[in-house]
Amino acid sequence: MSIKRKTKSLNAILSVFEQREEALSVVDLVDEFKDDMNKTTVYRILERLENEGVIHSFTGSKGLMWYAKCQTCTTHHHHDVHPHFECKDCGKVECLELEIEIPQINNRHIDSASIMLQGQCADCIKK
Amino acid sequence: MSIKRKTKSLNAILSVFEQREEALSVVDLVDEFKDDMNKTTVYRILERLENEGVIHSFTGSKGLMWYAKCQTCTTHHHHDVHPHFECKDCGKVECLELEIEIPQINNRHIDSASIMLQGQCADCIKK
DNA sequence: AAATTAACGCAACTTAGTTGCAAAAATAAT
DNA sequence: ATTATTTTTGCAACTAAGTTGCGTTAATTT
Ligand SMILES: [Mn+2]
Ligand SMILES: [Mn+2]
Ligand SMILES: [Zn+2]
Ligand SMILES: [Zn+2]
Repeated sequence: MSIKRKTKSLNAILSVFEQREEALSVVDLVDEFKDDMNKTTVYRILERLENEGVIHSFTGSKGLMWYAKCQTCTTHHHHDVHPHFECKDCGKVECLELEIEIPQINNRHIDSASIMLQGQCADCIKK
Repeated sequence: MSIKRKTKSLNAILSVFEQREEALSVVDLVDEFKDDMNKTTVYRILERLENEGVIHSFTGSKGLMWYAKCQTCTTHHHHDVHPHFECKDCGKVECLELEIEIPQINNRHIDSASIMLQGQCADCIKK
């Protein structure tokens, strides 16, 4: 299902992604908008935005769903197989616009990879 | 909490890991032993085995917990930061004893990585 | 055999995510 | 501008994974 109408709710969520560079967990988004919209709505808007190639999703280290803005994706053509970074101190999650070469393993046919790097972000190193 | 007693239940779960090379999801284990032990027991035994360095855990692509036998780990000294492989066709998950060099990113301090490769396993390619 | 400790079962709970359906809002048709 | 159609939303109920508290059982010590 694609986006038929750009509603107030959709624009609210969209603007969050446009204003900050980091990824957002669905849990945080549901919480952030808990006074404005139902959690089902949040899930459905994220689904629509992903189908449109506006945002992409991935699974964080604790198994939660995360979303982040896409850079060069279009409808049904996601090409963001980039690694992600998670700060162990502040919990921040970021997309890494960085090519990691996926090794080909004996006898297997590998076509994608989810790579999550963990450590300290720039801000947290200083502290 | 470490292992104080090697019970029947613990040995049953342990032997599963010793008999097959692949990783196992907790969901599958709970199901496999549903007639023999409570799911809480399964979770707790896995926790103990992990603390002992007998098995290690990781999060699969759907956010589920997976466990696999450790190769060279000891109590509180896990060094299995290896990538994992998930077959999109049959669902099999395997540890890859393979070094992937973790890139150092500008300003960040990266100390670990979860890498999940996806594709077709050797068996499923043939079909 | 009695006391202590570790492991287990069970039920109840939490949290993330999903589904069905009716109501509301937006768009299109008349 | 009404009316009809379609899309979006809220709500409540549900599923599934994982956790917690507590009383009971089982293993180990004394
Ligand atoms: Mn990303
Ligand atoms: Mn492994
Ligand atoms: Zn940080
Ligand atoms: Zn396979």
